Amino acid sequence: MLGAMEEGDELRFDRGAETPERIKAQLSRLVGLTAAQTARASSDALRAVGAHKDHFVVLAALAEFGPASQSALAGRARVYKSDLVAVLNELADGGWIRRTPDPADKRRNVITITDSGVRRLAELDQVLAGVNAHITAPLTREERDQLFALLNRVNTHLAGPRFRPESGA
Amino acid sequence: MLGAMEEGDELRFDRGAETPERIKAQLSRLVGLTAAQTARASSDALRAVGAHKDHFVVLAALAEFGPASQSALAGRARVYKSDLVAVLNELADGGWIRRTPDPADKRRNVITITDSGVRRLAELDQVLAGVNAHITAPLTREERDQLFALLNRVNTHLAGPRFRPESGA
DNA sequence: CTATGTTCATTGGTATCGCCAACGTTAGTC
DNA sequence: GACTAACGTTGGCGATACCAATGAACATAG
Repeated sequence: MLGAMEEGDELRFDRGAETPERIKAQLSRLVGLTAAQTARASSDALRAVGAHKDHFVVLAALAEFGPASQSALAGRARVYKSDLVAVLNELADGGWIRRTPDPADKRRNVITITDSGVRRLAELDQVLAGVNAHITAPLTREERDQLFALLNRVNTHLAGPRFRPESGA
Repeated sequence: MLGAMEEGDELRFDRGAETPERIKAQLSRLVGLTAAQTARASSDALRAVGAHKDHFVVLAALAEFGPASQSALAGRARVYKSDLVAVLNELADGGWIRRTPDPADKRRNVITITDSGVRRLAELDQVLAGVNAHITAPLTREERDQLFALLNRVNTHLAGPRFRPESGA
Protein backbone atom coordinates (compact mmCIF):
# COMPACT_ATOMS: atom_id res chain seq x y z
CA MET A 1 0.00 0.00 0.00
CA LEU A 2 2.72 2.42 0.94
CA GLY A 3 0.15 5.17 1.50
CA ALA A 4 1.92 7.11 -1.17
CA MET A 5 0.92 10.70 -0.98
CA GLU A 6 0.43 12.33 -4.26
CA GLU A 7 3.39 14.49 -4.82
CA GLY A 8 3.42 17.09 -7.52
CA ASP A 9 1.95 20.06 -5.78
CA GLU A 10 4.36 22.66 -4.73
CA LEU A 11 6.49 22.99 -1.72
CA ARG A 12 5.40 26.38 -0.60
CA PHE A 13 2.08 25.12 0.58
CA ASP A 14 1.55 23.94 4.06
CA ARG A 15 0.62 20.35 4.45
CA GLY A 16 -1.02 20.54 7.81
CA ALA A 17 -0.82 17.30 9.70
CA GLU A 18 2.20 16.13 7.76
CA THR A 19 4.21 19.12 8.85
CA PRO A 20 6.36 18.89 11.97
CA GLU A 21 5.20 21.07 14.83
CA ARG A 22 8.53 22.70 15.35
CA ILE A 23 8.49 23.98 11.83
CA LYS A 24 5.00 25.32 12.08
CA ALA A 25 6.02 27.29 15.13
CA GLN A 26 8.60 29.26 13.21
CA LEU A 27 7.33 32.69 12.39
CA SER A 28 10.00 33.11 9.79
CA ARG A 29 8.62 30.12 7.99
CA LEU A 30 5.06 31.32 8.10
CA VAL A 31 5.99 34.75 6.95
CA GLY A 32 8.20 33.25 4.30
CA LEU A 33 5.45 31.02 2.98
CA THR A 34 3.05 33.89 2.84
CA ALA A 35 5.60 36.10 1.19
CA ALA A 36 6.30 33.50 -1.44
CA GLN A 37 2.66 33.20 -2.26
CA THR A 38 1.89 36.88 -2.31
CA ALA A 39 5.00 37.45 -4.34
CA ARG A 40 3.92 34.88 -6.83
CA ALA A 41 0.40 36.22 -6.96
CA SER A 42 1.55 39.70 -7.84
CA SER A 43 4.32 38.46 -10.00
CA ASP A 44 1.89 36.37 -12.02
CA ALA A 45 -0.61 39.17 -12.28
CA LEU A 46 2.03 41.60 -13.44
CA ARG A 47 3.47 39.17 -15.89
CA ALA A 48 0.03 38.79 -17.39
CA VAL A 49 0.24 42.41 -18.45
CA GLY A 50 3.88 42.22 -19.42
CA ALA A 51 5.36 43.84 -16.36
CA HIS A 52 7.15 42.94 -13.23
CA LYS A 53 7.67 44.31 -9.78
CA ASP A 54 10.41 46.74 -10.58
CA HIS A 55 8.32 48.32 -13.30
CA PHE A 56 5.71 49.27 -10.79
CA VAL A 57 8.10 50.37 -8.16
CA VAL A 58 10.09 52.57 -10.49
CA LEU A 59 7.08 54.15 -12.11
CA ALA A 60 5.62 54.82 -8.70
CA ALA A 61 8.78 56.51 -7.53
CA LEU A 62 8.86 58.66 -10.63
CA ALA A 63 5.22 59.60 -10.31
CA GLU A 64 5.46 60.53 -6.67
CA PHE A 65 8.85 62.20 -6.55
CA GLY A 66 9.22 63.49 -10.06
CA PRO A 67 12.10 63.10 -12.51
CA ALA A 68 15.32 61.82 -11.05
CA SER A 69 18.73 60.56 -11.89
CA GLN A 70 19.18 56.85 -11.96
CA SER A 71 20.98 56.66 -8.69
CA ALA A 72 18.40 58.78 -6.91
CA LEU A 73 15.76 56.57 -8.45
CA ALA A 74 17.58 53.45 -7.35
CA GLY A 75 17.51 54.76 -3.82
CA ARG A 76 13.85 55.58 -3.83
CA ALA A 77 12.59 52.52 -5.63
CA ARG A 78 14.91 50.28 -3.65
CA VAL A 79 16.32 48.69 -6.74
CA TYR A 80 20.00 48.18 -7.19
CA LYS A 81 21.38 50.58 -9.69
CA SER A 82 22.89 47.64 -11.51
CA ASP A 83 19.49 46.09 -11.94
CA LEU A 84 17.83 49.40 -12.63
CA VAL A 85 19.51 49.67 -15.99
CA ALA A 86 17.60 46.77 -17.46
CA VAL A 87 14.35 47.93 -15.93
CA LEU A 88 14.74 51.36 -17.45
CA ASN A 89 15.54 49.86 -20.80
CA GLU A 90 12.30 47.93 -20.71
CA LEU A 91 10.32 50.91 -19.52
CA ALA A 92 11.86 53.05 -22.24
CA ASP A 93 11.03 50.42 -24.84
CA GLY A 94 7.42 50.63 -23.74
CA GLY A 95 7.52 54.39 -24.00
CA TRP A 96 6.70 54.77 -20.32
CA ILE A 97 9.78 56.71 -19.37
CA ARG A 98 12.29 58.91 -21.12
CA ARG A 99 15.97 58.77 -20.40
CA THR A 100 17.59 62.07 -21.27
CA PRO A 101 21.15 63.12 -20.57
CA ASP A 102 21.33 65.86 -18.00
CA PRO A 103 22.86 68.93 -19.64
CA ALA A 104 23.98 70.22 -16.27
CA ASP A 105 25.92 67.06 -15.52
CA LYS A 106 26.76 64.90 -18.43
CA ARG A 107 27.28 61.84 -16.27
CA ARG A 108 23.68 61.85 -15.24
CA ASN A 109 20.56 60.67 -16.99
CA VAL A 110 17.34 62.33 -16.08
CA ILE A 111 14.52 59.84 -15.97
CA THR A 112 11.07 61.21 -16.65
CA ILE A 113 7.78 59.41 -16.63
CA THR A 114 5.75 59.93 -19.80
CA ASP A 115 2.01 60.34 -20.11
CA SER A 116 1.61 56.77 -21.17
CA GLY A 117 3.85 55.91 -18.25
CA VAL A 118 1.35 57.50 -15.94
CA ARG A 119 -1.42 55.46 -17.54
CA ARG A 120 0.73 52.38 -17.27
CA LEU A 121 1.26 53.01 -13.59
CA ALA A 122 -2.48 53.33 -13.10
CA GLU A 123 -2.94 50.04 -14.88
CA LEU A 124 -0.36 48.26 -12.76
CA ASP A 125 -1.79 49.88 -9.67
CA GLN A 126 -5.15 48.43 -10.50
CA VAL A 127 -3.72 45.02 -11.18
CA LEU A 128 -1.98 45.05 -7.83
CA ALA A 129 -5.07 46.31 -6.08
CA GLY A 130 -6.81 43.22 -7.38
CA VAL A 131 -4.04 41.04 -6.05
CA ASN A 132 -4.15 42.75 -2.69
CA ALA A 133 -7.88 42.24 -2.53
CA HIS A 134 -7.40 38.59 -3.30
CA ILE A 135 -4.69 38.17 -0.73
CA THR A 136 -6.65 39.80 2.03
CA ALA A 137 -9.95 38.30 0.99
CA PRO A 138 -10.42 36.20 4.12
CA LEU A 139 -9.76 39.16 6.38
CA THR A 140 -12.10 41.84 7.58
CA ARG A 141 -11.22 45.46 7.18
CA GLU A 142 -9.95 45.67 10.75
CA GLU A 143 -7.94 42.51 10.48
CA ARG A 144 -6.35 43.77 7.33
CA ASP A 145 -5.26 46.92 9.10
CA GLN A 146 -4.10 44.88 12.04
CA LEU A 147 -1.99 42.67 9.86
CA PHE A 148 -0.49 45.70 8.22
CA ALA A 149 0.24 47.35 11.52
CA LEU A 150 1.75 44.24 13.06
CA LEU A 151 3.96 43.56 10.07
CA ASN A 152 5.04 47.15 10.00
CA ARG A 153 6.07 47.06 13.59
CA VAL A 154 7.99 43.85 13.18
CA ASN A 155 9.54 45.16 10.05
CA THR A 156 10.72 48.48 11.37
CA HIS A 157 11.96 46.75 14.47
CA LEU A 158 14.03 44.38 12.39
CA ALA A 159 15.39 47.23 10.35
CA GLY A 160 17.09 48.38 13.50
CA PRO A 161 20.19 46.91 15.09
CA ARG A 162 21.23 43.54 13.84
CA PHE A 163 20.43 40.45 15.85
CA ARG A 164 23.20 39.28 18.16
CA PRO A 165 22.59 35.93 19.83
CA GLU A 166 24.34 37.10 23.02
CA SER A 167 22.68 40.46 23.47
CA GLY A 168 19.14 40.59 24.77
CA ALA A 169 17.16 37.58 25.85
CA MET B 1 27.98 66.99 -1.00
CA LEU B 2 24.55 67.98 -2.18
CA GLY B 3 22.52 66.57 0.66
CA ALA B 4 23.26 63.15 -0.65
CA MET B 5 21.62 60.44 1.38
CA GLU B 6 24.11 57.96 2.55
CA GLU B 7 23.70 54.93 0.42
CA GLY B 8 25.23 51.67 1.45
CA ASP B 9 22.60 50.22 3.68
CA GLU B 10 20.54 47.50 2.23
CA LEU B 11 17.54 47.50 0.06
CA ARG B 12 15.27 45.45 2.16
CA PHE B 13 14.80 48.15 4.69
CA ASP B 14 12.03 50.58 4.46
CA ARG B 15 13.08 54.14 4.06
CA GLY B 16 9.96 55.81 5.34
CA ALA B 17 9.41 59.21 3.85
CA GLU B 18 11.51 58.41 0.83
CA THR B 19 9.31 55.52 -0.12
CA PRO B 20 6.41 56.06 -2.51
CA GLU B 21 2.99 55.67 -0.96
CA ARG B 22 1.78 53.25 -3.57
CA ILE B 23 4.54 50.91 -2.71
CA LYS B 24 3.95 51.08 0.98
CA ALA B 25 0.34 50.14 0.39
CA GLN B 26 1.30 46.79 -1.13
CA LEU B 27 0.85 44.01 1.33
CA SER B 28 2.97 41.73 -0.77
CA ARG B 29 5.84 44.16 -0.39
CA LEU B 30 5.45 44.47 3.34
CA VAL B 31 5.22 40.76 3.78
CA GLY B 32 8.15 40.31 1.47
CA LEU B 33 10.30 42.76 3.36
CA THR B 34 9.48 41.12 6.62
CA ALA B 35 10.11 37.70 5.20
CA ALA B 36 13.48 38.75 3.86
CA GLN B 37 14.49 40.06 7.22
CA THR B 38 13.25 37.15 9.25
CA ALA B 39 14.81 34.81 6.75
CA ARG B 40 18.09 36.52 7.06
CA ALA B 41 17.90 36.64 10.80
CA SER B 42 17.41 32.91 11.08
CA SER B 43 19.76 32.19 8.26
CA ASP B 44 22.50 34.20 9.94
CA ALA B 45 21.84 32.64 13.30
CA LEU B 46 21.94 29.16 11.85
CA ARG B 47 25.05 29.86 9.85
CA ALA B 48 26.72 30.96 13.05
CA VAL B 49 26.40 27.40 14.30
CA GLY B 50 27.23 25.87 10.94
CA ALA B 51 23.72 24.98 9.88
CA HIS B 52 21.05 26.15 7.57
CA LYS B 53 17.32 25.99 7.29
CA ASP B 54 17.09 22.59 5.72
CA HIS B 55 19.14 21.07 8.49
CA PHE B 56 16.58 22.11 11.02
CA VAL B 57 13.63 21.17 8.94
CA VAL B 58 14.94 17.74 8.12
CA LEU B 59 16.01 16.95 11.66
CA ALA B 60 12.64 18.10 12.90
CA ALA B 61 10.82 15.87 10.48
CA LEU B 62 12.94 12.92 11.50
CA ALA B 63 12.45 13.60 15.18
CA GLU B 64 8.70 13.97 14.94
CA PHE B 65 7.85 11.29 12.42
CA GLY B 66 10.67 8.85 12.87
CA PRO B 67 12.97 7.25 10.31
CA ALA B 68 11.93 7.66 6.72
CA SER B 69 13.03 7.17 3.18
CA GLN B 70 14.40 10.17 1.42
CA SER B 71 11.33 10.79 -0.62
CA ALA B 72 9.03 10.57 2.37
CA LEU B 73 11.36 12.90 4.15
CA ALA B 74 11.39 15.28 1.24
CA GLY B 75 7.62 15.41 1.42
CA ARG B 76 7.49 16.07 5.11
CA ALA B 77 10.32 18.54 5.33
CA ARG B 78 9.18 20.28 2.17
CA VAL B 79 12.56 20.04 0.60
CA TYR B 80 13.02 18.96 -2.95
CA LYS B 81 14.44 15.51 -3.15
CA SER B 82 17.15 16.88 -5.39
CA ASP B 83 18.24 19.30 -2.74
CA LEU B 84 17.76 16.83 0.05
CA VAL B 85 20.72 14.81 -1.11
CA ALA B 86 23.21 17.51 -0.23
CA VAL B 87 21.50 18.23 3.06
CA LEU B 88 21.67 14.60 4.08
CA ASN B 89 25.31 14.46 3.11
CA GLU B 90 26.05 17.35 5.39
CA LEU B 91 23.95 15.94 8.19
CA ALA B 92 25.64 12.59 7.82
CA ASP B 93 29.07 14.25 7.88
CA GLY B 94 28.10 15.82 11.17
CA GLY B 95 27.00 12.46 12.48
CA TRP B 96 23.48 13.72 13.02
CA ILE B 97 21.79 11.21 10.80
CA ARG B 98 22.50 7.78 9.44
CA ARG B 99 21.72 6.77 5.90
CA THR B 100 21.28 3.01 5.69
CA PRO B 101 20.11 1.04 2.70
CA ASP B 102 16.70 -0.48 3.25
CA PRO B 103 17.09 -4.28 3.07
CA ALA B 104 13.42 -4.59 2.17
CA ASP B 105 13.73 -2.31 -0.81
CA LYS B 106 17.18 -1.78 -2.15
CA ARG B 107 16.22 1.43 -3.87
CA ARG B 108 15.45 3.08 -0.61
CA ASN B 109 17.65 4.62 2.02
CA VAL B 110 16.35 4.71 5.52
CA ILE B 111 17.27 7.94 7.22
CA THR B 112 17.56 7.80 10.96
CA ILE B 113 18.32 10.59 13.35
CA THR B 114 21.18 9.81 15.73
CA ASP B 115 21.46 10.74 19.37
CA SER B 116 23.75 13.60 18.55
CA GLY B 117 21.25 14.53 15.87
CA VAL B 118 18.62 14.89 18.55
CA ARG B 119 20.95 17.11 20.49
CA ARG B 120 21.73 19.06 17.37
CA LEU B 121 18.04 19.59 16.76
CA ALA B 122 17.62 20.89 20.28
CA GLU B 123 20.48 23.27 19.67
CA LEU B 124 19.03 24.57 16.44
CA ASP B 125 15.62 24.78 18.03
CA GLN B 126 17.05 27.00 20.70
CA VAL B 127 18.85 29.17 18.19
CA LEU B 128 15.64 29.65 16.27
CA ALA B 129 13.69 30.32 19.41
CA GLY B 130 16.07 33.17 20.04
CA VAL B 131 15.51 34.48 16.56
CA ASN B 132 11.78 34.22 16.96
CA ALA B 133 11.97 36.08 20.21
CA HIS B 134 13.98 38.77 18.56
CA ILE B 135 11.60 39.04 15.64
CA THR B 136 8.53 39.32 17.77
CA ALA B 137 10.18 41.43 20.44
CA PRO B 138 8.05 44.51 19.83
CA LEU B 139 4.83 42.53 20.07
CA THR B 140 2.84 41.48 23.08
CA ARG B 141 1.87 37.88 23.58
CA GLU B 142 -1.57 38.51 22.13
CA GLU B 143 -0.27 40.41 19.16
CA ARG B 144 2.16 37.64 18.43
CA ASP B 145 -0.69 35.15 18.36
CA GLN B 146 -2.75 37.51 16.29
CA LEU B 147 -0.02 37.88 13.74
CA PHE B 148 0.35 34.15 13.58
CA ALA B 149 -3.35 33.63 13.17
CA LEU B 150 -3.72 36.29 10.52
CA LEU B 151 -0.80 35.03 8.51
CA ASN B 152 -2.08 31.51 8.78
CA ARG B 153 -5.44 32.50 7.44
CA VAL B 154 -3.98 34.43 4.56
CA ASN B 155 -1.60 31.64 3.87
CA THR B 156 -4.10 28.81 3.80
CA HIS B 157 -6.40 30.95 1.75
CA LEU B 158 -3.69 31.53 -0.81
CA ALA B 159 -2.90 27.85 -0.89
CA GLY B 160 -6.34 27.37 -2.37
CA PRO B 161 -7.44 28.10 -5.91
CA ARG B 162 -5.13 30.22 -7.97
CA PHE B 163 -5.82 33.87 -8.45
CA ARG B 164 -7.68 34.72 -11.66
CA PRO B 165 -8.00 38.43 -12.38
CA GLU B 166 -11.53 37.94 -13.82
CA SER B 167 -13.05 35.80 -11.12
CA GLY B 168 -14.27 37.40 -7.95
CA ALA B 169 -14.25 41.08 -7.11
C1' DC C 1 46.51 73.01 -15.93
C1' DT C 2 47.63 68.83 -14.17
C1' DA C 3 46.73 65.33 -10.59
C1' DT C 4 43.41 63.19 -7.47
C1' DG C 5 39.48 61.61 -5.93
C1' DT C 6 34.41 61.14 -6.46
C1' DT C 7 30.03 60.29 -8.74
C1' DC C 8 27.50 58.49 -12.58
C1' DA C 9 25.67 54.74 -15.59
C1' DT C 10 26.79 50.37 -17.10
C1' DT C 11 28.75 45.63 -17.45
C1' DG C 12 29.61 41.48 -15.49
C1' DG C 13 29.71 38.28 -11.86
C1' DT C 14 28.43 35.73 -7.31
C1' DA C 15 25.36 33.26 -4.18
C1' DT C 16 21.15 31.45 -2.97
C1' DC C 17 16.81 29.36 -3.65
C1' DG C 18 12.93 27.11 -5.56
C1' DC C 19 12.22 24.09 -9.09
C1' DC C 20 12.47 20.62 -12.95
C1' DA C 21 14.38 16.84 -16.16
C1' DA C 22 16.84 12.87 -16.90
C1' DC C 23 19.59 8.97 -15.55
C1' DG C 24 20.78 4.30 -13.65
C1' DT C 25 19.09 1.12 -10.36
C1' DT C 26 15.61 -1.64 -8.22
C1' DA C 27 10.62 -3.24 -7.59
C1' DG C 28 6.37 -4.67 -8.63
C1' DT C 29 3.09 -6.39 -12.73
C1' DC C 30 1.44 -8.65 -16.75
C1' DG D 1 11.01 -11.57 -19.58
C1' DA D 2 9.15 -6.97 -21.06
C1' DC D 3 6.92 -2.71 -19.04
C1' DT D 4 6.01 0.57 -15.98
C1' DA D 5 6.90 2.98 -11.83
C1' DA D 6 9.50 4.52 -7.75
C1' DC D 7 14.03 5.47 -5.68
C1' DG D 8 18.24 8.34 -5.02
C1' DT D 9 21.34 11.21 -7.55
C1' DT D 10 23.29 14.53 -10.86
C1' DG D 11 22.99 18.54 -13.31
C1' DG D 12 20.89 22.50 -14.73
C1' DC D 13 17.49 26.59 -15.14
C1' DG D 14 15.58 31.07 -13.79
C1' DA D 15 14.79 34.55 -10.69
C1' DT D 16 16.42 37.55 -7.11
C1' DA D 17 19.49 40.08 -4.16
C1' DC D 18 23.84 41.68 -4.11
C1' DC D 19 28.76 43.32 -5.09
C1' DA D 20 33.00 44.79 -7.87
C1' DA D 21 35.14 46.98 -11.53
C1' DT D 22 35.07 49.98 -15.54
C1' DG D 23 35.09 54.32 -18.25
C1' DA D 24 33.17 58.81 -18.65
C1' DA D 25 32.40 63.16 -16.45
C1' DC D 26 32.89 66.24 -12.71
C1' DA D 27 35.08 68.64 -8.66
C1' DT D 28 38.87 70.25 -6.10
C1' DA D 29 43.84 71.07 -4.65
C1' DG D 30 48.03 72.34 -5.66
